[in-house]
Amino acid sequence: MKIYNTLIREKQEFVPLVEGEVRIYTCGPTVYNYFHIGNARPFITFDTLRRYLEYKNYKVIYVQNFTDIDDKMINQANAEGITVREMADRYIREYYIDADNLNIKRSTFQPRATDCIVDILDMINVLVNKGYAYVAEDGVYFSVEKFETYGKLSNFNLDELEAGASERVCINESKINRADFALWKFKKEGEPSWESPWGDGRPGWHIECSAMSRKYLGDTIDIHCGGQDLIFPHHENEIAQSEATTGKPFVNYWMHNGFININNQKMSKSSGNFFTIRDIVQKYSYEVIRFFILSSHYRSPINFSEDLLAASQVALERIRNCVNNNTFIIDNRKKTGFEENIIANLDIQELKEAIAKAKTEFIASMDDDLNTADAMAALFDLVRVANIASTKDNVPSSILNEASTIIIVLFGVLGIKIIQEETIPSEVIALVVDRVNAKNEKNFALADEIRKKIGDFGFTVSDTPAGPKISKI
RNA sequence: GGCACCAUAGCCAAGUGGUAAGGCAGAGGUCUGCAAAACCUUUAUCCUCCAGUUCAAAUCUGGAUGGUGCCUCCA
Repeated sequence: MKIYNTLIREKQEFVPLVEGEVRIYTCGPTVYNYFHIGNARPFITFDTLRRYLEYKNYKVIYVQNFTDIDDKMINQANAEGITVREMADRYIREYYIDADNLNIKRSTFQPRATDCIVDILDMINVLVNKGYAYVAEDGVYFSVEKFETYGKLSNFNLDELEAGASERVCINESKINRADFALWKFKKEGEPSWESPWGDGRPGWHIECSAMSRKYLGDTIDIHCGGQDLIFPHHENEIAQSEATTGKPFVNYWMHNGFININNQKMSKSSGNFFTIRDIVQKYSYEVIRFFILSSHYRSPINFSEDLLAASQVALERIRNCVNNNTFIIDNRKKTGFEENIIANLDIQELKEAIAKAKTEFIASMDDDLNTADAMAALFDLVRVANIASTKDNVPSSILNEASTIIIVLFGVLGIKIIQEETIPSEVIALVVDRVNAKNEKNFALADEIRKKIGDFGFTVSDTPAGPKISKI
């Protein structure tokens, strides 16, 4: 499999540290709100990476953290008159509701920053002892000048950063270099704090991820994921802290997803132009959201709009119709005792070839830097052939079933559920029987009236050569 | 100012040297009591523009134009 590695800015053959195992760390949410569609992109993208690696029989150790202490959280908790911990608990619960519904697998480990204070302090201690960190007025800082390769991920050098920063206000005069960042922030009035050798306080944002990654995955990991906006300073700083601490490479492959835009502008909590998952599912299902995200390459920007969501919904229905239709035909054949013509023929051959091709192309696309859009196209090709085959009596049920299975399994690798649980109420079944009778009596006005009633239950009935087919709206 | 990225049909989108996938929308048709679904046909002589390299470029090189992001919390 090839992965685009931000560190070298090109695609690279993926070779894990330990054969058959993959260690992945991905930066999780700061839990002070419901998460929005922009936050959902990395969760979904890298969950798909994980599922694909597992599909390829790798053992994946996946860590996604919760940032449960920072300025925004403190401010909001104070405003609401609750503790930071209470607010974090609440939005972690809410996170899981959305994440579970989006079919994002639970991480192998999902640590909270405030539960790893000991590990964070250990790391800071090493950095101070090694001379990479120093104590200033308001906290302990990492000295970027001490870390020679600072800037290797983002392609910034310290002089350029100085030039950029010159237009901005220099907030803290006690720092040696403007780019120095806080490892530990000393306590201010009204803030939660923990004891440390340098004074009570709380961890800086960057050190959390370094410490949690190291705690659960070791000094060097295979893949570190996140949004492109985290490249600098967050990931750059993680590299500096981790490599300064251990003297070993921190991450072999850096993967970064593109943004979701609104009217070609970045969507973000701070700009206020965001849609939460909770907002969107008022109108579109979780599967549609996931389908929408995966229908572009993960590194490309996506422009979000309701029209695109609507298009994704219809496209997903096309897949579901194919599978449901196959199921209907197969069940119907069993009921009616349909005798299958098992003589080999061209239609069977075509479908068999389409199944094999879909699988091969799906894997080839996913192997090419997780090209989910191309992988989905391969499955749409199979859907077309399967739809044709399903109209022919000379294609055995077993092969129709095989087509359905491969579609379900491979969409499952993308984390998209094709089969929807649905129980048809007995009232609906009775109405369908009534409608068949009405139709037999050529009483079409009554038949249409009954169809409307069925619609009131949230179901549709369509007439097929094999009889009425009921499906949920 | 520095560093990155992007530009493909009405819309979305794949394609990194061999002559434009796929989805949505549209048009016509088949099937149907009517629908729905499905199928068939159709929808970019061409990939923002201009040069260049090559037998061959949407794909490589240089330039232009337009757009976005990062350099500050941010997925």
